[in-house]
Amino acid sequence: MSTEATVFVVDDDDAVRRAVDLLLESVGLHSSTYASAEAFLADYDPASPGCLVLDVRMPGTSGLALQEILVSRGVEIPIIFITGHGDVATAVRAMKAHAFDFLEKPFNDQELLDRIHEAILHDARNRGERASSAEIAQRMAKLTRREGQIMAMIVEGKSGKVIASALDISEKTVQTHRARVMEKMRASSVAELVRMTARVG
Amino acid sequence: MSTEATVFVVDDDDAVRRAVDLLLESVGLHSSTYASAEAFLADYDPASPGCLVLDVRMPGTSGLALQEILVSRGVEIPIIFITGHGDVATAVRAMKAHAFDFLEKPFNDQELLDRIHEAILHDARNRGERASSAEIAQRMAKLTRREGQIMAMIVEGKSGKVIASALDISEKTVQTHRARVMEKMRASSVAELVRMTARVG
DNA sequence: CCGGCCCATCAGGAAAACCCTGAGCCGGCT
DNA sequence: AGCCGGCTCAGGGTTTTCCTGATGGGCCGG
Repeated sequence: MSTEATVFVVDDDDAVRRAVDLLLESVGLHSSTYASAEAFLADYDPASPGCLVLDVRMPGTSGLALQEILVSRGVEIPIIFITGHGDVATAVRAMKAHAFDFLEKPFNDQELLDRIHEAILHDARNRGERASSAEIAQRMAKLTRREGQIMAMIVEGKSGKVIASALDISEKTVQTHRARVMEKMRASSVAELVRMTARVG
Repeated sequence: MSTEATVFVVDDDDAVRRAVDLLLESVGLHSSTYASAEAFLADYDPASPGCLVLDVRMPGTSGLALQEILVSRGVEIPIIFITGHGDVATAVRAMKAHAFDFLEKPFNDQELLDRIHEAILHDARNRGERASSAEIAQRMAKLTRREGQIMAMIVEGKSGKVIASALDISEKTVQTHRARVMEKMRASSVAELVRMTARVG
């Protein structure tokens, strides 16, 4: 890991925050606690790896609302909900919105820890994938218009000749662009290029 | 659609079965009802498109257990759970096992219908994807060992020359196999071949 | 045992695609 | 004007692919 994982705990109940915090410390997990969704949002950097332990019902912004905000911002940190008086509809809604888990208080300490560890692992993998996707997207962004067009046609399987006539330019020109594309994308073969574009869309 | 979608309803409660059945008929949806998981399993053909409306608690095999059975068999029919006395833990468990939805009785008729329509659509898409994947897998299965090896190396971006030296055979032979691979896979370009293998793994 | 079939192997020659180098043109920016 | 980035193109050599044809070995049914 480049950075240590952090378990963010958001709950308006002091006692719960402290209990979870202690639990996390006892197994050597790094944690940050917040008494409200607002406090969390003000402090949270989506770049930091880890997971979020979140109370469903809170004054102000609710846990569910916070989840929505994070989802809408494209933040994919795994969320483990904890709730005192959970109802089925809420749990289902949270899970459909890609919550990582949804636990009722009082929860078993070990179970929570297990889920947290799973969530952290899941986040690490996900971050890895997104990092490489982002790098590919960055390379793509550096392509000129023409290069982008031609790359698209290359990954469609069209050959230089076909591309040339389609764009009504010389085959030589296509080859020049093609070479630039391969260089900028750092692809050593068409196959690699196809896989790259598949990963980003 | 090649075949009409069927809504399978599994509930031990006669009244519920009848009510849902009527509801489905009222909007012209094809349905099959069962009083138990066993009865459903005995009759169900995974090839038939549609979705499953399933009661959680039933004598004999429970809804959750049926879900497990289906998942373990690789059956991906969307499951909409309905339950009278649902608890959060059960709902979460069902959702984590990829239930399509989880509704509590008494449910709103329109809501159930909406979910059913979504589920049917989801199933149709999923079936489409799996059908094409299956066809690709079938073509792959018809490749000889050598052809399979060479295809793998082609999609890795290796050229004929590299493959030849790696397998310690003539480049000409590689080209022969390569041509056979493209023909058997019905791929007109390496790019297409790469995408095919990406879809199946 | 033999003929047929599939698989893997290879060759020669033609065609297509690719790589490297060099270079002209144009529009925008300084 | 001068410079730079993007688009265009050519020559020439190398590499790869395509098409046709062919050999030998294993396997199976007649």
